Amino acid sequence: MPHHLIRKLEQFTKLSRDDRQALEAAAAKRRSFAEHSDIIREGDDPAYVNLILEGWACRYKQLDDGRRQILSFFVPGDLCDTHIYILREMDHSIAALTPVTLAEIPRSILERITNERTRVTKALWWDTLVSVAIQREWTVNLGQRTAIERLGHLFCELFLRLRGVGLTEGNSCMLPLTQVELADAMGLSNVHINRTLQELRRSGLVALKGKRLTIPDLDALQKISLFNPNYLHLEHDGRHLDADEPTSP
Amino acid sequence: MPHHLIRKLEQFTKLSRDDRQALEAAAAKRRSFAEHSDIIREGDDPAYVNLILEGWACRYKQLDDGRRQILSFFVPGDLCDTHIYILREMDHSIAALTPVTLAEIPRSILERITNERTRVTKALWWDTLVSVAIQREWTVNLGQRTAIERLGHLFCELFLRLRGVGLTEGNSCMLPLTQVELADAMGLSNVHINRTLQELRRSGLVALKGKRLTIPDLDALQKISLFNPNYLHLEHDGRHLDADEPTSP
DNA sequence: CGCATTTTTGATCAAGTTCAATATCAGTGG
DNA sequence: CCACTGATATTGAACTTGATCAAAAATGCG
Repeated sequence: MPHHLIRKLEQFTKLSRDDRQALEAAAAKRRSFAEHSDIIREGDDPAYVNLILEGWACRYKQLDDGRRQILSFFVPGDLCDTHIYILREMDHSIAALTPVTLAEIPRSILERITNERTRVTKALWWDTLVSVAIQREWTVNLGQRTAIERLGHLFCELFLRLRGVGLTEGNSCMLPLTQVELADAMGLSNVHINRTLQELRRSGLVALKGKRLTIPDLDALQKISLFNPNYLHLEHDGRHLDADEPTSP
Repeated sequence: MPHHLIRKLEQFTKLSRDDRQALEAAAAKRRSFAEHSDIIREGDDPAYVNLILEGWACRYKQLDDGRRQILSFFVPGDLCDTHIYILREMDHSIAALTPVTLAEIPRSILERITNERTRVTKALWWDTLVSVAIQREWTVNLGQRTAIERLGHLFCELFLRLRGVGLTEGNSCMLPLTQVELADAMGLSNVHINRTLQELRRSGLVALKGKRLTIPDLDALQKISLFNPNYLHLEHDGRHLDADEPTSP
């Protein structure tokens, strides 16, 4: 059932049947959350590693005076911080943006995997490093890019990430975000997001209706957003090898 | 010689003599960089994990049209991505802001440590998680805070991080950054950084001259910056235990 | 259909940018 | 010790991007 995660990890390296089964087993304990509910809150003790199976979630931080920054979006296949349980308490919150099903992976199982499965461990490391790279790219986004570039960049990123887990159809994908949520993620006002979206639509770079995003010309959108996909680290040799053959140590 | 790193890690958990010696040994291979030179560039193959021993460095990303975002500052004791060698190529650059001495830790040694030294491994994980939390906080900073809050927040963070490695004197510390560098880090123009600094000085919240930052009233600065130190995860029990006693498994 | 949420529009305002000039400072060589 | 140089910091004025406020229109859903 955690096939999105498996599919994502196999962009980095092929996994063996055993590897995949270990991941399946790790994701046995399921939990569901309603739209807009908090999955974990700032200050809570992080007991499990959450793996999003279905739905979208976000990491966010709320300032004392109410301002809110969305720090990242989670889509199916995303792990919320592989080693979070080392920390005493959460420094941010995670909320469901749509109805969410996730797996709570206990620390013990994750530690067993890291002890026994080199290939999975390395793939999880890759996934962690990519998440951090995404966080850095958001910093660039907020620090340097204009509203249009920002939004275009986000759309490119989400589209490629969803494609990596098999959740795109041709040049379109789901985008179950309100303009307020986009605003909180991009550090802009919802009014300005609205106007920026109109501009993107008018120029034919994106179509967006009914929670579905279509990008007619991804190259064009990448260009105007100064989007360089290198931070997603999708170029790897290992993914073409067959992990069931006894080739690797 | 990597005493800053050791001191930092011991905020999280006490290390044994052996642990410390292993870290000393890992940092054997030294290298120096001139002010303003690149330590590693976007596109390079990351062969080593760099540990800053002396001087300040920064991670940055340059857009095609020249805009530059500084993504993080490195101070003595900071590791530049503990597992970076898993990636094929760097998605950002690292540059020396002052003359820098660093240790190039080879992958093999780091892997040995993670296999043999549970306590160090956990402490390194803690350090990694804190770095990521800092990156998230920068995202909040750029997305939500005003110029004054941003700058105040950065000063609070740097001061606490430097105090954690023993590089503060009373309520002051070095701050070898130009206003252009501050601007590139905060997503503001250098002109506005200049004016914001003046405002911070005028209100007596910081003194800044000759590369030295003084914060007369840290609480006050924290308050106006909406600074909550929880993301640095400094509250831990383990740091009071004696790691040379055979207490932990 | 009716209500709540989300999107859209218009008008005004403010934070921060840009450009360009001037002042200051830290080294450097004489 | 001083003059010279390049880098850094400071100032002023005009300008722009995006924020804010408030209202209206559209959408979605029970």
